[in-house]
Amino acid sequence: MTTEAPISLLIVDDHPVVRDGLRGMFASAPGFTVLGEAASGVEALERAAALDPDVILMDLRMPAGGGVAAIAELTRRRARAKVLVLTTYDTDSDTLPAIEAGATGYLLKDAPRDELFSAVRAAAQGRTVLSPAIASRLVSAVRAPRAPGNEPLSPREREVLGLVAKGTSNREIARELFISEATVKTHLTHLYAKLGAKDRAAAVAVAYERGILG
Amino acid sequence: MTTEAPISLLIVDDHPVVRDGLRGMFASAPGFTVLGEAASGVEALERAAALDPDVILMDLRMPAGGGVAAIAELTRRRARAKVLVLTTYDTDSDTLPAIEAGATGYLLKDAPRDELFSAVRAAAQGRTVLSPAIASRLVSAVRAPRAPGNEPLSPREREVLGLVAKGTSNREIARELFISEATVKTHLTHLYAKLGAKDRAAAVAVAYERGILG
DNA sequence: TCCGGCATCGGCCGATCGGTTGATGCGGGG
DNA sequence: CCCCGCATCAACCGATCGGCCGATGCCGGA
Repeated sequence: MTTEAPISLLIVDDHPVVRDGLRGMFASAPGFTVLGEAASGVEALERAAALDPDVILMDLRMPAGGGVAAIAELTRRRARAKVLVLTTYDTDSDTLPAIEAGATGYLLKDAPRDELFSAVRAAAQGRTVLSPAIASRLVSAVRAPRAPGNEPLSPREREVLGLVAKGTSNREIARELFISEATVKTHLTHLYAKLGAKDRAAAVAVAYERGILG
Repeated sequence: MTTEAPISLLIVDDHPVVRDGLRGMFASAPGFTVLGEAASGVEALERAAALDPDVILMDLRMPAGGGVAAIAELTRRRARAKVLVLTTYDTDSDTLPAIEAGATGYLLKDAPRDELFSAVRAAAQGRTVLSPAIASRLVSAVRAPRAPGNEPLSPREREVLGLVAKGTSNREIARELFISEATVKTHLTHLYAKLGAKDRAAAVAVAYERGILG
């Protein structure tokens, strides 16, 4: 447990407040050095190349240059830096893409300081760190080996989805299709899982992306 | 008020039950003759050409051949028949399109018999008949002379919409954008109006249709 | 024959949504 | 200077949603 060379960091977040908070947090803790900051994915790539940090703390969901794309690019470049995703919500739809892209860990911003520190140390060593919520999501994703979204929808599910896209409520869909509201909800639950969507709005979006609708 | 020649009808609905119900209703009432039925928009066009009815009772939302398209085609052909839309819900997103396409009236299926009869008589004379709910919607649509959907979204509204399409909840959007949940709801209400959408799912669908998303 | 997908249904619950009303401040165009 | 669009916020409420449990029946492939 002796103090070795400090772990060098690059902080990537579009919110200055968050960047300052992280910088301060790591500045006051021993064993870390914040090399620099970036406010977007593209900027992160530049800074990473220039500063060569051990660990990159990266937010997803940034206006200019998505975090996932940046991670993928770092992986492609075989960058030495380990990427630790630091996001706000476990509901983030980019969770799986980020990990697929090569993120070493995935933490929620509300994680306690110590957890964050140990996560960074773990990431520096190449070990994977996941928030409990993320972890449980991952296992279920792994348990279903299919690509999380390529599962085909059943005819009935497509029918329900089409009505959803028109703004039809569950009750209306039920009457429209001569089935009960419970059945509509069942179809919805199933197609949420198949599409990897969190709610009806996201389901519609995914459906359009995949060409199922429109 | 003397009984003239009976009003001839064509019934268009994909549900046999509904067709039977309407047929029986008009068969037992004096002054009406049901010439035939159709189960889709395309079939309606054929039958209308062959039977030359005075009034067409048309459901929207049919699997094969949408009702709105059929109405538009009848209008284009300068068909003699008046189209009376008979739909199930006033929330139907096709309300305005149907009227624009040339529908003479728009009734809800739960209208009382007598209201239906007088509506058909009115339609036969070319008079417009609207359900109260539809009527109120129309005035608000007219009050806003712009095309009901071409209103551009403000930058903030697009931002909110983008997050909605990712399945983000209002509360999450609020934190993400550093605003209150109330403000998020305000933006949503506004963009629903601008897009002519009933809820977030429909808003996402419209946005994809218009190329605002995707 | 048994398993799995599909479609159907029920009940319960907390969380979320959408509508309503009303208000403030800012900036630009008439 | 006033009006309007935009962005911000509040409080309330009923309706709706989504998750969770479980259950039945049909059919087709292994």
